[in-house]
Amino acid sequence: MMNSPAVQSPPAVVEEALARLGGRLRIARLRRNLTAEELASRIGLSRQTVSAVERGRPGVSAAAVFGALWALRLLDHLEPVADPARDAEGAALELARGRRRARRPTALDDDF
Amino acid sequence: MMNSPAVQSPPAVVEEALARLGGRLRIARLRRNLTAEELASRIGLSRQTVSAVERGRPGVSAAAVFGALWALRLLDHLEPVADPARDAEGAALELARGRRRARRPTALDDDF
DNA sequence: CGCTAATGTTCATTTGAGTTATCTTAAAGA
DNA sequence: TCTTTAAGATAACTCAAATGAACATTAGCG
Repeated sequence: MMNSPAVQSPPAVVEEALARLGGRLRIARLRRNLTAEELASRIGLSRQTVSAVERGRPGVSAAAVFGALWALRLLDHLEPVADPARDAEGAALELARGRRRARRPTALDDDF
Repeated sequence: MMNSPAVQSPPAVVEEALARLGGRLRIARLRRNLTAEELASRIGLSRQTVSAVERGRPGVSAAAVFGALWALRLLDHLEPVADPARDAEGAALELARGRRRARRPTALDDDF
């Protein structure tokens, strides 16, 4: 958040993902016949923060979004997300095994 | 964020989910041989915010987490999350179709 | 239709998320 | 081993996320 362009105006794809998840959370809440205030009190947040989550506002805390998923019993949907086992691209790109830190290729000072 | 207990100290399950996702993002980054600073600049955040995301700090913005997924080309992992089609419990609980607002059972004023 | 409650919206206030900068620590590479 | 540099830690600062309160709107239900 704050004076961070990435939080103020994220890439369109990120904004869309946030909005889509928010809309789905709203649907899930209505299906369960919960008011925004009821859901908010379950999570421990205010009514308008829940509304912000459902609107997909980029600045809301991750805890608010995860908390909403939790209160709606949807938290297990996150289980496969970014799972290394499913990260095909990562596995393919993994050249050096067991790296614990990234390392810029040293300029290899070709003294020319 | 802020003086909200749900953001400061979320339920254990939520904290775990945040920490797990953060750890996985870290793995994905290292596999791609990216430094925290490189990833940060791709997202448009600072090095220490990326670190906070990877640590699973509950207060980080949803945009930061989603941005990290996006920069690592993992954003599509979120697609099935909270999908109404997969929300079995929601479908089962859905009594009124097409509700746009939740409704408390009216007090039914039993005037006694 | 008409009442009621759920949601939207605005405002002032508080506080912590995110920033840059600096120093320290430790892992990777030559 | 020795150098380089990624990453952890801290500090001071800025500003918006989250809050409660108050009011306007609108969808559900009797």
